[in-house]
This record gives sequence, C-alpha cells and structure tokens, in this order.
Amino acid sequence: MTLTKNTFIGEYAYSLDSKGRINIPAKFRQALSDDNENTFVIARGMDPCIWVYPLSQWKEIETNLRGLSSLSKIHRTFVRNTARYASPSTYDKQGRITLTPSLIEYAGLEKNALIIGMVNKMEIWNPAQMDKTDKETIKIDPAAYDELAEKIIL
Amino acid sequence: MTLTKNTFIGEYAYSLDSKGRINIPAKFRQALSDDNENTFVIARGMDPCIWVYPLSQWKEIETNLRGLSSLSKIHRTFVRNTARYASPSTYDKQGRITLTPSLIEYAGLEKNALIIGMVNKMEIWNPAQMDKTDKETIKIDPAAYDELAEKIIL
DNA sequence: TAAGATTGTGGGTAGTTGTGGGTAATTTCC
DNA sequence: GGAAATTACCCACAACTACCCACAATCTTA
Repeated sequence: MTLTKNTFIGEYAYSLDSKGRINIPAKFRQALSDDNENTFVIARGMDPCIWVYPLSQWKEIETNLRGLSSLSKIHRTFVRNTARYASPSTYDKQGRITLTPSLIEYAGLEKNALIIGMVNKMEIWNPAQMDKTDKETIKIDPAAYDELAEKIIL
Repeated sequence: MTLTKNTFIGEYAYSLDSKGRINIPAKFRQALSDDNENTFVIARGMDPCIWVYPLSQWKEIETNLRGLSSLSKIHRTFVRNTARYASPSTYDKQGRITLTPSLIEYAGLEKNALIIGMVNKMEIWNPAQMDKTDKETIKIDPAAYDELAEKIIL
C-alpha cells in the first residue's frame, strides 16, 4: 500500500553486499513517481548517515542551491559540501542501488544497514551508529521537543 | 450506528494471531470515510501502546512533517522518531490489519489486546500495561485537569 | 424462536521481495 | 591499442507477505 507519492516512512534492516549495493525497500520504490526514472540521488547526511533523495526532489534542491550567492562564504561552503559528495544512482532489476565508497566510509557502513523513511527522503545508517545517535537524543531539550509534537502530532 | 466519520469511541478486547494480525472493530471500519481506502497507519504512541490513524489523518501529519527543515537537528530527530516506526496497513477481507514486529514489541503485546477509541485515532494496548498506566493516572496534577475542564465541557 | 447475516479467528497458497553470484559491456590505465 | 579492473545487467533461490477460503460464535430480523 503506497501513501503519497515520493513519501517514505518506516524502518528496514537490509544488508550491503560485497559490491556496495543495497536494496531499496519495495514500498519505497513503489512510492516513486514516474518522472524519477527509477533514480535516487545519494548524498552526505547532516548526521553520520547517507541521505537518499528521489531524483525529482534533488532537482529542487539544486534549484535552491543555484539561488545562493557565491559572494557569501557560508553559502559557498554550504553549496560545496552539499554538491560534492552527491551522486545519482538508478536501481537495478532487483531494486538495488550502488553506493559510493566515499559515502559508505562517511556513514561507517559495514554489512548491516538500517534504512529509515524520513518522509521526503530516506536515510541509510550503520545500526550501531543509529543506536549511539538515539541515545544522544535524550540530551535534546525536552521543552522544544514537546512544542514540536504539539504542532505536528494529531 | 456510526457517529461522525473517522471518529472512534469505545473499548474492545481482541486478540493478536500468530501472524501479528489484529481485528479492527467493525464499528471503527464502518466509521472510516471512503478516501481512506480501507487503510490505517500504525505508529508508536506517546504511551507504551500503538497508535492507529485513519490514512487521511496521517497524511495531515506527514504534511506537517514535510514543513520541518533538515538543517535543524531537533527537526531531523523529530521527523526520524515519528516516521521511523510508522507503517500503513490496509485491512484484509476479514477486517484485520497486520502489525509490525517492532510495534508489537514496543507495546509489549502478547495474545490479548485492548483497542480503545481515542476520537481521531485508536490505541492498541497490552491489557496489563493499560492497568498499570491507569493506576499512574491518579498521580496526574489535578490543577491541570481543572484547567482542561475550562476548555472541555463534559 | 429460527433462519440468515455478520463478526472474530485460524490456517493454506501463490506471488512478491531480499540476497547471492555470474556474465557481458564499459571504462581506465599502462 | 590492449589488458585489467570496474560497472551494469541478468538469472536463481529462499524467505516472507498478502490474499484467499473456512468455520464458529454472535447478532439481527422476520
């Protein structure tokens, strides 16, 4: 059952094979709209994980990046860091995409991987790193968190 | 007799089968509006239970989540924690949805389960856990209750 | 009250999904 | 230009999931 197009939720435990390929959950593939041509764009996440965008979503990001002036150092740095490690990846007949060695290293991926739906994109984590990050969540300001929940959750 | 569409009240004692399926009370299914396509979205509750939203209700949450920028750490964490354990589930010809192992574990569900109407969604509880939580309710600040009474007429 | 319809529960089966590996085409480097 | 390495495409299989049928208990209706 697919919800909204290009929308991803849920968590999946998959594995990386010796060729650096990883399966995209069938539900996520089915959620892709046709104009994505079976293609995702992988990039460095802000957390130690890989971000996986549908191609169409990434194109919007590119448009936004274009709008940033290179006169600003912060902008230049942001654009560079975002674009630098990004790479398109079309999934094969079995539904797998190939990750780049650079991103695998950045996310500290080994055999096991966690794929997490983040609504407009997905994240690929090393399970151990995810655990660690989960534990740090506790340190987040509870008041700010509750305020968010108040606004978002029904 | 169904009251307002997509509105759930009442309590039901059902059972979880070996495949992780649970019946949705017929009254609740009949209360679903057609645009839900016989589908609910299950997610982690704030209490140790499973929250079950009508699809249309969940889509509103998704829209809200989309509005959060991934540049903010607290936003990322919030989106992840919310989306991660959520999963759509269409009920079968017998009126059952399938729960995910992760949510079954989170709610501590075994054979018996309590389904409780929460107006805009429903909750699935382990009966023992519900008892325990009931007892803790006594500890809730009476002043906060009074404040609510100003807003809600019983 | 009796017959019929509906509801909750159990289980079987066929199609789908995730994973491993092989082969051909392409690219890179000497 | 040719060999080695890399990449893209294809096939195969095991595990799982979604769909289907069956039945007993309960509720509805005539």
